[in-house]
Amino acid sequence: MGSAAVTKQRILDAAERMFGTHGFDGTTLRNVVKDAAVNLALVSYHFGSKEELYQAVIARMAEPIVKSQLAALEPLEAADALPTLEAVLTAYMKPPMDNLLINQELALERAKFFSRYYMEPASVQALANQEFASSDERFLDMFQRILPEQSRMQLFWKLDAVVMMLVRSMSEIGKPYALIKSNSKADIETAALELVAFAASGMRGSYCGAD
Amino acid sequence: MGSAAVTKQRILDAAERMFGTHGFDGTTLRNVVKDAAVNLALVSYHFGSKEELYQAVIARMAEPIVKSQLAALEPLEAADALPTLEAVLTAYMKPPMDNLLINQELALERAKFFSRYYMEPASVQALANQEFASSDERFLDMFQRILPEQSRMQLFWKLDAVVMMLVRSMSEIGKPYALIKSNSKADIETAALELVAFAASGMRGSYCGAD
DNA sequence: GTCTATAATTCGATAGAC
DNA sequence: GTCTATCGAATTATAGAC
Repeated sequence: MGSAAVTKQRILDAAERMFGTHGFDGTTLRNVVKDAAVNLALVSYHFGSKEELYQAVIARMAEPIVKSQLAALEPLEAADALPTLEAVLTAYMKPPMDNLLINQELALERAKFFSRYYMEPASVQALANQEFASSDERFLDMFQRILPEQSRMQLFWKLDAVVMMLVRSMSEIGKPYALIKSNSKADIETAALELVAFAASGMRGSYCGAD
Repeated sequence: MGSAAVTKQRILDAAERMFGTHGFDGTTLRNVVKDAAVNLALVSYHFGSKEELYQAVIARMAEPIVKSQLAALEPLEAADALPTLEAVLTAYMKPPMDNLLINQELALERAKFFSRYYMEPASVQALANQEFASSDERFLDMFQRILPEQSRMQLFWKLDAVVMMLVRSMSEIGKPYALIKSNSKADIETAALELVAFAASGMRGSYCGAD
Protein backbone atom coordinates (compact mmCIF):
# COMPACT_ATOMS: atom_id res chain seq x y z
CA MET A 1 0.00 0.00 0.00
CA GLY A 2 1.41 3.35 -1.09
CA SER A 3 2.07 6.12 1.36
CA ALA A 4 -0.93 8.06 0.08
CA ALA A 5 -3.21 5.16 0.90
CA VAL A 6 -1.57 4.93 4.31
CA THR A 7 -2.29 8.60 4.91
CA LYS A 8 -5.92 8.24 3.93
CA GLN A 9 -6.30 5.29 6.27
CA ARG A 10 -4.62 7.11 9.13
CA ILE A 11 -7.02 10.02 8.68
CA LEU A 12 -10.05 7.72 8.46
CA ASP A 13 -9.00 5.84 11.59
CA ALA A 14 -8.45 9.01 13.56
CA ALA A 15 -11.69 10.54 12.29
CA GLU A 16 -13.57 7.43 13.35
CA ARG A 17 -12.17 7.78 16.86
CA MET A 18 -12.83 11.50 17.15
CA PHE A 19 -16.29 11.56 15.60
CA GLY A 20 -17.28 8.60 17.76
CA THR A 21 -16.05 10.19 20.98
CA HIS A 22 -16.96 13.84 20.50
CA GLY A 23 -19.61 13.77 17.77
CA PHE A 24 -19.46 15.58 14.46
CA ASP A 25 -19.79 19.12 15.78
CA GLY A 26 -17.54 18.41 18.75
CA THR A 27 -14.74 17.16 16.51
CA THR A 28 -12.24 19.53 14.91
CA LEU A 29 -10.07 18.64 11.97
CA ARG A 30 -7.13 19.76 14.06
CA ASN A 31 -7.94 17.05 16.60
CA VAL A 32 -8.19 14.52 13.81
CA VAL A 33 -4.89 15.33 12.15
CA LYS A 34 -3.14 15.48 15.51
CA ASP A 35 -4.41 12.02 16.36
CA ALA A 36 -3.53 10.79 12.89
CA ALA A 37 -0.12 12.48 12.98
CA VAL A 38 -0.61 13.97 9.54
CA ASN A 39 -0.73 17.49 8.22
CA LEU A 40 -3.91 19.53 8.41
CA ALA A 41 -4.01 20.31 4.71
CA LEU A 42 -4.08 16.63 3.84
CA VAL A 43 -7.67 16.29 4.94
CA SER A 44 -8.83 18.74 2.30
CA TYR A 45 -6.51 17.19 -0.26
CA HIS A 46 -7.75 13.62 0.24
CA PHE A 47 -11.36 14.12 1.27
CA GLY A 48 -12.36 17.67 0.38
CA SER A 49 -14.16 18.80 3.49
CA LYS A 50 -15.10 17.80 7.01
CA GLU A 51 -18.51 16.63 5.81
CA GLU A 52 -17.03 14.49 3.07
CA LEU A 53 -14.61 12.98 5.55
CA TYR A 54 -17.55 12.05 7.76
CA GLN A 55 -19.31 10.44 4.80
CA ALA A 56 -16.19 8.46 4.01
CA VAL A 57 -15.98 7.13 7.56
CA ILE A 58 -19.66 6.12 7.49
CA ALA A 59 -19.31 4.39 4.14
CA ARG A 60 -16.20 2.45 5.17
CA MET A 61 -17.96 1.06 8.21
CA ALA A 62 -21.47 0.55 6.88
CA GLU A 63 -20.63 -1.33 3.72
CA PRO A 64 -19.37 -4.62 5.22
CA ILE A 65 -22.00 -4.57 7.96
CA VAL A 66 -24.96 -4.20 5.59
CA LYS A 67 -23.45 -6.75 3.25
CA SER A 68 -23.12 -9.20 6.12
CA GLN A 69 -26.69 -8.54 7.30
CA LEU A 70 -28.10 -9.30 3.87
CA ALA A 71 -25.92 -12.38 3.51
CA ALA A 72 -27.33 -13.69 6.77
CA LEU A 73 -30.89 -12.86 5.77
CA GLU A 74 -30.83 -14.50 2.35
CA PRO A 75 -30.85 -18.17 3.43
CA LEU A 76 -33.71 -17.36 5.81
CA GLU A 77 -35.70 -15.83 2.97
CA ALA A 78 -34.99 -18.78 0.68
CA ALA A 79 -35.85 -21.51 3.16
CA ASP A 80 -39.14 -23.37 2.88
CA ALA A 81 -39.98 -23.06 6.55
CA LEU A 82 -40.59 -19.71 8.19
CA PRO A 83 -37.55 -18.81 10.32
CA THR A 84 -37.89 -17.95 13.99
CA LEU A 85 -38.02 -14.34 15.07
CA GLU A 86 -34.81 -14.97 16.96
CA ALA A 87 -33.05 -16.13 13.81
CA VAL A 88 -33.98 -13.00 11.87
CA LEU A 89 -33.04 -10.71 14.74
CA THR A 90 -29.71 -12.49 14.98
CA ALA A 91 -29.10 -11.91 11.28
CA TYR A 92 -29.80 -8.25 11.88
CA MET A 93 -27.84 -7.68 15.07
CA LYS A 94 -24.90 -10.02 14.80
CA PRO A 95 -23.02 -8.28 11.93
CA PRO A 96 -22.47 -4.97 13.75
CA MET A 97 -21.53 -6.87 16.88
CA ASP A 98 -19.18 -9.26 15.08
CA ASN A 99 -17.51 -6.19 13.64
CA LEU A 100 -15.93 -5.88 17.07
CA LEU A 101 -13.85 -8.96 16.33
CA ILE A 102 -11.93 -7.50 13.42
CA ASN A 103 -9.28 -4.83 13.82
CA GLN A 104 -9.27 -5.41 17.57
CA GLU A 105 -7.28 -2.33 18.51
CA LEU A 106 -9.80 -0.04 16.81
CA ALA A 107 -12.88 -2.12 17.55
CA LEU A 108 -14.12 -0.31 20.65
CA GLU A 109 -13.76 3.10 19.09
CA ARG A 110 -15.41 1.90 15.90
CA ALA A 111 -18.32 0.70 18.00
CA LYS A 112 -18.58 4.14 19.54
CA PHE A 113 -18.69 5.73 16.13
CA PHE A 114 -21.30 3.23 14.98
CA SER A 115 -23.42 4.20 17.97
CA ARG A 116 -22.93 7.91 17.74
CA TYR A 117 -23.98 7.95 14.12
CA TYR A 118 -27.54 7.17 15.20
CA MET A 119 -27.41 9.85 17.85
CA GLU A 120 -26.27 12.76 15.75
CA PRO A 121 -28.67 15.63 14.96
CA ALA A 122 -30.69 15.11 11.80
CA SER A 123 -28.54 17.64 9.95
CA VAL A 124 -25.46 15.49 10.54
CA GLN A 125 -27.16 12.16 10.01
CA ALA A 126 -28.35 13.39 6.63
CA LEU A 127 -24.73 13.44 5.51
CA ALA A 128 -24.89 9.67 5.19
CA ASN A 129 -26.96 8.61 2.21
CA GLN A 130 -28.97 5.97 4.03
CA GLU A 131 -25.88 3.79 4.15
CA PHE A 132 -27.32 1.63 6.91
CA ALA A 133 -31.03 1.80 6.23
CA SER A 134 -30.81 0.17 2.81
CA SER A 135 -31.56 -3.32 4.10
CA ASP A 136 -34.26 -2.50 6.63
CA GLU A 137 -37.14 -2.94 4.20
CA ARG A 138 -36.21 -6.53 3.48
CA PHE A 139 -35.91 -7.29 7.17
CA LEU A 140 -39.30 -5.66 7.79
CA ASP A 141 -40.85 -7.89 5.12
CA MET A 142 -39.55 -10.91 6.99
CA PHE A 143 -40.75 -9.63 10.36
CA GLN A 144 -44.19 -9.14 8.84
CA ARG A 145 -44.28 -12.76 7.69
CA ILE A 146 -43.39 -13.96 11.18
CA LEU A 147 -45.70 -11.58 13.03
CA PRO A 148 -48.63 -11.14 10.62
CA GLU A 149 -50.95 -9.95 13.39
CA GLN A 150 -48.89 -6.78 13.81
CA SER A 151 -49.10 -3.78 11.51
CA ARG A 152 -46.12 -2.64 9.50
CA MET A 153 -46.19 0.56 11.51
CA GLN A 154 -45.78 -1.39 14.73
CA LEU A 155 -42.99 -3.47 13.30
CA PHE A 156 -41.29 -0.34 12.05
CA TRP A 157 -41.05 1.40 15.41
CA LYS A 158 -40.20 -1.84 17.13
CA LEU A 159 -37.28 -2.46 14.79
CA ASP A 160 -36.28 1.14 15.39
CA ALA A 161 -36.38 0.50 19.13
CA VAL A 162 -34.28 -2.62 18.68
CA VAL A 163 -31.69 -0.63 16.79
CA MET A 164 -31.51 1.87 19.62
CA MET A 165 -30.92 -0.92 22.14
CA LEU A 166 -28.23 -2.40 19.94
CA VAL A 167 -26.59 0.94 19.39
CA ARG A 168 -26.65 1.76 23.09
CA SER A 169 -25.16 -1.62 23.97
CA MET A 170 -22.28 -1.01 21.63
CA SER A 171 -21.58 2.45 23.01
CA GLU A 172 -21.36 1.16 26.57
CA ILE A 173 -18.97 -1.74 25.98
CA GLY A 174 -16.66 -2.34 28.89
CA LYS A 175 -18.46 -0.13 31.39
CA PRO A 176 -19.20 -1.70 34.79
CA TYR A 177 -22.86 -2.59 34.18
CA ALA A 178 -22.78 -2.85 30.40
CA LEU A 179 -24.34 -5.75 28.53
CA ILE A 180 -21.25 -6.34 26.39
CA LYS A 181 -18.38 -6.92 28.77
CA SER A 182 -15.56 -6.80 26.23
CA ASN A 183 -14.94 -7.32 22.56
CA SER A 184 -13.99 -10.95 23.02
CA LYS A 185 -15.78 -13.58 20.98
CA ALA A 186 -17.34 -15.16 24.05
CA ASP A 187 -18.66 -11.92 25.51
CA ILE A 188 -20.13 -10.88 22.18
CA GLU A 189 -21.81 -14.26 21.76
CA THR A 190 -23.36 -14.05 25.21
CA ALA A 191 -24.51 -10.49 24.76
CA ALA A 192 -26.03 -11.23 21.36
CA LEU A 193 -28.13 -14.02 22.86
CA GLU A 194 -29.43 -11.75 25.60
CA LEU A 195 -30.09 -8.88 23.26
CA VAL A 196 -31.92 -11.09 20.77
CA ALA A 197 -34.00 -12.57 23.58
CA PHE A 198 -34.97 -9.12 24.84
CA ALA A 199 -35.78 -7.88 21.35
CA ALA A 200 -37.78 -10.97 20.36
CA SER A 201 -39.85 -10.93 23.54
CA GLY A 202 -40.47 -7.24 23.13
CA MET A 203 -41.45 -7.47 19.48
CA ARG A 204 -43.88 -10.31 20.12
CA GLY A 205 -45.52 -7.81 22.41
CA SER A 206 -48.14 -8.09 25.08
CA TYR A 207 -49.27 -11.62 24.33
CA CYS A 208 -46.73 -12.93 26.76
CA GLY A 209 -49.14 -14.39 29.25
CA ALA A 210 -47.75 -12.60 32.26
CA ASP A 211 -49.98 -11.18 34.95
CA MET B 1 -43.58 38.18 36.36
CA GLY B 2 -40.97 40.92 35.88
CA SER B 3 -39.34 41.56 32.56
CA ALA B 4 -36.08 40.01 33.76
CA ALA B 5 -37.88 36.76 34.52
CA VAL B 6 -39.52 36.91 31.11
CA THR B 7 -36.13 37.32 29.48
CA LYS B 8 -34.71 34.34 31.34
CA GLN B 9 -37.65 32.22 30.30
CA ARG B 10 -37.39 33.30 26.68
CA ILE B 11 -33.73 32.32 26.66
CA LEU B 12 -34.43 28.99 28.34
CA ASP B 13 -37.22 28.20 25.87
CA ALA B 14 -35.09 29.05 22.87
CA ALA B 15 -32.11 27.16 24.26
CA GLU B 16 -34.30 24.10 24.78
CA ARG B 17 -35.35 24.24 21.15
CA MET B 18 -31.86 24.80 19.77
CA PHE B 19 -30.03 22.29 21.97
CA GLY B 20 -32.73 19.73 21.21
CA THR B 21 -32.52 20.21 17.47
CA HIS B 22 -28.80 20.77 16.90
CA GLY B 23 -27.19 19.36 20.02
CA PHE B 24 -24.91 21.23 22.40
CA ASP B 25 -21.95 21.64 20.08
CA GLY B 26 -24.16 22.36 17.11
CA THR B 27 -25.92 25.18 18.91
CA THR B 28 -24.51 28.71 18.97
CA LEU B 29 -25.54 31.35 21.46
CA ARG B 30 -26.24 33.59 18.51
CA ASN B 31 -28.86 31.12 17.27
CA VAL B 32 -30.38 31.02 20.73
CA VAL B 33 -30.69 34.76 21.19
CA LYS B 34 -32.03 35.19 17.68
CA ASP B 35 -34.74 32.61 18.36
CA ALA B 36 -35.43 34.18 21.75
CA ALA B 37 -35.35 37.71 20.30
CA VAL B 38 -33.11 38.96 23.07
CA ASN B 39 -29.66 40.50 23.10
CA LEU B 40 -26.59 38.29 22.96
CA ALA B 41 -25.05 39.75 26.09
CA LEU B 42 -28.07 38.78 28.16
CA VAL B 43 -27.10 35.12 28.09
CA SER B 44 -23.89 35.82 29.94
CA TYR B 45 -25.66 38.23 32.26
CA HIS B 46 -28.39 35.79 33.30
CA PHE B 47 -26.67 32.44 33.04
CA GLY B 48 -22.92 33.06 32.91
CA SER B 49 -21.85 30.73 30.11
CA LYS B 50 -23.13 28.36 27.47
CA GLU B 51 -22.48 25.39 29.74
CA GLU B 52 -24.38 26.95 32.63
CA LEU B 53 -27.25 27.72 30.29
CA TYR B 54 -27.34 24.06 29.28
CA GLN B 55 -27.37 22.99 32.93
CA ALA B 56 -30.25 25.36 33.59
CA VAL B 57 -32.29 23.88 30.74
CA ILE B 58 -31.64 20.35 31.98
CA ALA B 59 -32.57 21.23 35.55
CA ARG B 60 -35.79 22.98 34.56
CA MET B 61 -36.97 19.94 32.64
CA ALA B 62 -35.66 17.12 34.83
CA GLU B 63 -36.96 18.33 38.17
CA PRO B 64 -40.71 17.86 37.62
CA ILE B 65 -40.19 14.61 35.71
CA VAL B 66 -38.10 12.94 38.41
CA LYS B 67 -40.46 14.24 41.08
CA SER B 68 -43.39 12.74 39.22
CA GLN B 69 -41.60 9.42 38.73
CA LEU B 70 -40.90 9.09 42.44
CA ALA B 71 -44.44 10.13 43.34
CA ALA B 72 -45.73 7.34 41.13
CA LEU B 73 -43.28 4.81 42.56
CA GLU B 74 -43.97 5.48 46.23
CA PRO B 75 -47.43 3.89 46.50
CA LEU B 76 -46.06 0.83 44.71
CA GLU B 77 -43.25 0.57 47.23
CA ALA B 78 -45.61 0.99 50.15
CA ALA B 79 -48.22 -1.52 49.03
CA ASP B 80 -48.40 -4.93 50.67
CA ALA B 81 -48.61 -6.82 47.39
CA LEU B 82 -45.79 -6.80 44.90
CA PRO B 83 -46.75 -4.57 41.98
CA THR B 84 -46.69 -5.83 38.40
CA LEU B 85 -43.71 -5.13 36.20
CA GLU B 86 -46.04 -3.17 33.95
CA ALA B 87 -47.09 -0.91 36.84
CA VAL B 88 -43.50 -0.04 37.75
CA LEU B 89 -42.54 0.56 34.13
CA THR B 90 -45.54 2.83 33.76
CA ALA B 91 -44.46 4.82 36.80
CA TYR B 92 -41.07 5.20 35.16
CA MET B 93 -42.10 6.03 31.60
CA LYS B 94 -45.34 7.94 31.98
CA PRO B 95 -43.93 11.14 33.58
CA PRO B 96 -41.65 12.09 30.68
CA MET B 97 -44.43 11.22 28.25
CA ASP B 98 -47.10 13.13 30.18
CA ASN B 99 -44.77 16.09 30.06
CA LEU B 100 -45.92 16.40 26.46
CA LEU B 101 -49.33 17.49 27.70
CA ILE B 102 -48.19 20.66 29.42
CA ASN B 103 -47.05 23.72 27.52
CA GLN B 104 -48.38 22.25 24.31
CA GLU B 105 -46.70 24.68 21.93
CA LEU B 106 -43.26 23.81 23.29
CA ALA B 107 -43.98 20.17 24.02
CA LEU B 108 -42.56 18.60 20.87
CA GLU B 109 -39.36 20.56 21.06
CA ARG B 110 -39.02 19.82 24.76
CA ALA B 111 -39.34 16.15 23.91
CA LYS B 112 -36.53 16.51 21.40
CA PHE B 113 -34.32 18.11 24.01
CA PHE B 114 -35.19 15.38 26.49
CA SER B 115 -34.13 12.81 23.93
CA ARG B 116 -31.01 14.54 22.77
CA TYR B 117 -29.69 14.84 26.29
CA TYR B 118 -29.15 11.08 26.38
CA MET B 119 -27.41 11.18 23.02
CA GLU B 120 -24.85 13.86 23.74
CA PRO B 121 -21.15 12.98 24.01
CA ALA B 122 -20.07 12.10 27.52
CA SER B 123 -18.33 15.45 27.91
CA VAL B 124 -21.63 17.26 27.39
CA GLN B 125 -23.74 14.84 29.36
CA ALA B 126 -21.43 15.36 32.32
CA LEU B 127 -22.65 18.95 32.51
CA ALA B 128 -25.84 17.67 34.11
CA ASN B 129 -25.22 16.51 37.64
CA GLN B 130 -27.13 13.26 37.34
CA GLU B 131 -30.36 15.22 37.25
CA PHE B 132 -32.27 12.33 35.76
CA ALA B 133 -30.42 9.34 37.15
CA SER B 134 -31.16 10.17 40.77
CA SER B 135 -34.22 7.94 40.95
CA ASP B 136 -32.95 4.97 38.98
CA GLU B 137 -31.58 3.12 41.99
CA ARG B 138 -34.96 3.02 43.68
CA PHE B 139 -36.59 1.75 40.51
CA LEU B 140 -33.89 -0.88 40.15
CA ASP B 141 -34.59 -2.07 43.70
CA MET B 142 -38.22 -2.56 42.74
CA PHE B 143 -37.34 -4.37 39.51
CA GLN B 144 -35.13 -6.70 41.50
CA ARG B 145 -38.01 -7.59 43.81
CA ILE B 146 -40.24 -8.38 40.83
CA LEU B 147 -37.60 -10.27 38.85
CA PRO B 148 -35.44 -11.88 41.56
CA GLU B 149 -34.05 -14.47 39.16
CA GLN B 150 -32.22 -11.76 37.20
CA SER B 151 -28.98 -10.17 38.34
CA ARG B 152 -28.77 -6.48 39.10
CA MET B 153 -26.37 -6.19 36.19
CA GLN B 154 -28.99 -7.58 33.83
CA LEU B 155 -31.66 -5.30 35.21
CA PHE B 156 -29.34 -2.35 34.90
CA TRP B 157 -28.66 -2.72 31.19
CA LYS B 158 -32.28 -3.65 30.53
CA LEU B 159 -33.50 -0.47 32.22
CA ASP B 160 -30.89 1.38 30.22
CA ALA B 161 -32.27 -0.19 27.05
CA VAL B 162 -35.78 0.78 28.06
CA VAL B 163 -34.68 4.37 28.51
CA MET B 164 -33.20 4.37 25.03
CA MET B 165 -36.46 3.11 23.57
CA LEU B 166 -38.41 5.75 25.46
CA VAL B 167 -36.02 8.47 24.43
CA ARG B 168 -36.14 7.43 20.81
CA SER B 169 -39.90 7.32 20.80
CA MET B 170 -40.05 10.86 22.09
CA SER B 171 -37.59 12.14 19.50
CA GLU B 172 -39.62 10.67 16.63
CA ILE B 173 -43.06 12.04 17.61
CA GLY B 174 -45.20 12.88 14.62
CA LYS B 175 -43.06 11.16 12.01
CA PRO B 176 -44.90 8.81 9.62
CA TYR B 177 -44.02 5.53 11.30
CA ALA B 178 -43.43 6.79 14.83
CA LEU B 179 -44.90 5.11 17.87
CA ILE B 180 -46.23 8.38 19.32
CA LYS B 181 -48.49 9.89 16.67
CA SER B 182 -48.97 13.28 18.33
CA ASN B 183 -48.84 14.92 21.73
CA SER B 184 -52.53 14.39 22.33
CA LYS B 185 -53.67 12.66 25.51
CA ALA B 186 -55.11 9.73 23.60
CA ASP B 187 -52.03 9.11 21.46
CA ILE B 188 -49.76 9.31 24.47
CA GLU B 189 -51.92 6.87 26.39
CA THR B 190 -51.89 4.38 23.54
CA ALA B 191 -48.16 4.70 22.99
CA ALA B 192 -47.42 4.30 26.68
CA LEU B 193 -49.34 1.01 26.77
CA GLU B 194 -47.42 -0.32 23.77
CA LEU B 195 -44.08 0.84 25.07
CA VAL B 196 -44.69 -0.65 28.51
CA ALA B 197 -45.76 -3.92 26.93
CA PHE B 198 -42.60 -4.07 24.82
CA ALA B 199 -40.40 -3.18 27.77
CA ALA B 200 -42.05 -5.62 30.17
CA SER B 201 -41.86 -8.52 27.72
CA GLY B 202 -38.26 -7.70 26.98
CA MET B 203 -37.23 -7.41 30.60
CA ARG B 204 -38.87 -10.70 31.53
CA GLY B 205 -36.57 -12.16 28.94
CA SER B 206 -36.57 -15.37 26.98
CA TYR B 207 -39.14 -17.26 29.04
CA CYS B 208 -41.90 -16.15 26.74
CA GLY B 209 -42.94 -19.54 25.46
CA ALA B 210 -43.15 -18.57 21.81
CA ASP B 211 -42.24 -20.83 18.89
C1' DG C 1 1.67 14.24 -1.91
C1' DT C 2 3.05 16.89 1.70
C1' DC C 3 4.05 20.96 3.97
C1' DT C 4 3.87 26.14 5.91
C1' DA C 5 1.39 30.06 6.36
C1' DT C 6 -2.62 32.43 6.28
C1' DA C 7 -7.15 33.94 4.60
C1' DA C 8 -11.96 34.34 5.94
C1' DT C 9 -15.35 33.21 9.30
C1' DT C 10 -17.37 32.29 13.38
C1' DC C 11 -17.58 31.55 18.16
C1' DG C 12 -17.97 32.61 23.39
C1' DA C 13 -17.39 36.16 26.29
C1' DT C 14 -17.08 40.99 27.99
C1' DA C 15 -16.23 46.07 28.53
C1' DG C 16 -18.71 50.03 28.90
C1' DA C 17 -22.60 53.25 27.62
C1' DC C 18 -27.35 53.87 28.80
C1' DG D 1 -31.33 45.01 32.91
C1' DT D 2 -30.37 45.85 28.33
C1' DC D 3 -27.79 47.34 24.59
C1' DT D 4 -23.64 48.19 21.04
C1' DA D 5 -19.33 47.12 19.78
C1' DT D 6 -15.56 44.38 19.92
C1' DC D 7 -11.81 41.35 21.69
C1' DG D 8 -9.30 37.09 21.48
C1' DA D 9 -9.41 32.54 20.31
C1' DA D 10 -10.58 28.85 17.43
C1' DT D 11 -12.39 27.01 13.29
C1' DT D 12 -12.57 25.37 8.13
C1' DA D 13 -10.48 25.84 4.07
C1' DT D 14 -6.93 27.16 0.71
C1' DA D 15 -2.94 29.34 -1.77
C1' DG D 16 1.52 28.38 -2.90
C1' DA D 17 6.36 26.49 -1.95
C1' DC D 18 8.70 22.12 -2.15
